[in-house]
Amino acid sequence: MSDKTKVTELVTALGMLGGDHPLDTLPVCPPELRGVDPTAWADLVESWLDPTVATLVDAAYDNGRFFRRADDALRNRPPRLIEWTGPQRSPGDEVAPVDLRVDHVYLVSCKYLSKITMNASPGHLFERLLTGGHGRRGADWYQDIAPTEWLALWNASRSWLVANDLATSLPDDPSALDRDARKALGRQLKDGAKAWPAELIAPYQSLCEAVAVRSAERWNASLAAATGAAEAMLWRLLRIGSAPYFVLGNDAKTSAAPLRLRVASPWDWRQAFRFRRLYIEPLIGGQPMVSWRASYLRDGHELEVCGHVEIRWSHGRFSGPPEAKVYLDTPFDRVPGYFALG
DNA sequence: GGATTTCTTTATGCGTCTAT
DNA sequence: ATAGACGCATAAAGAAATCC
Repeated sequence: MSDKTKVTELVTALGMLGGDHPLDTLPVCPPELRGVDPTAWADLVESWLDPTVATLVDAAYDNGRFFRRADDALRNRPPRLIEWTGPQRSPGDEVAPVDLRVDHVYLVSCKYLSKITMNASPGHLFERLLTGGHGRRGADWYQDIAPTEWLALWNASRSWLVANDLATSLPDDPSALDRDARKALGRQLKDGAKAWPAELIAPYQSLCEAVAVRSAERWNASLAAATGAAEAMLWRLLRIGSAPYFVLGNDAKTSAAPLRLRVASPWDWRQAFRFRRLYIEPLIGGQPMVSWRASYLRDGHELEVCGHVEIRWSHGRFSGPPEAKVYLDTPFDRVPGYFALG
């Protein structure tokens, strides 16, 4: 866990507790704040003195104070208990990345809400529909879903590498290579500044299209297999979980207004919206992509929320299995189930 | 010999960064 | 803005060691 993350989370908690700005007071860990051992506290105090995190500290403190005052949150009641989940990642199947829990009930995520909502293995997304936690390993998705195109690209890559004296002999299946050799492949398959050598652009394009089309098919098929799966899928794509939670974000980069949201539970969601349909379509581009778009009703009007998935080798070409990055393209203030905290 | 625990490796997850 | 490379943490898988 980076110091920045820790500073953001814990200073937000200090803001909720209603004390003065941390830089103006003696650095004593308040008794209401739990889960912070003395070492972590000492590290924190040291980190927040760093001038490069000054804006972060201010933003986090303001978010905490805002949460304390907000009508939908603490309404000026002093918290009795703020539990910091700490650096541990929670095991199992959790939708919300909760960093703080206030008075046993208010779940708060301090990470700023990214456009990337999930980063799962393709099998986890397209077949298990983001349920069941991560971890179950599948085969290489490209190889699984587009074996012909994948093999054609590998064979072309192999020939190109040998022809350019970058390799002497390569196996029929790159997974037979060890880790270092596979990492080297990723670097070698770049022809200078170009993304791919000219000879390999066409086979790579074929792979992209095949993966996009068939991933969308597979996703649709998985959704069709169970009734109600599409609505549940949308909730997962929006990081809507069984319990409502709060997001207190500070987008330090763009210095935009702080993002303070209440994320609904499925029950809340159905009070305000009515799910209509989830559309999944392949998206052709420079990499395999699949778009998703959901229509829903609010006060009788039909509205849409949309995003896309990028399937890619995040760890180098032919180096490890690809992953699926889920993007939310609708701005946060127009996402059904994300309510501005007032 | 098989069960159980501990250690090591790696796929997965969660981003951020950079070139174009 | 987009494509895609990079970095790092961690849960789970697999291997090795140890116990009964």
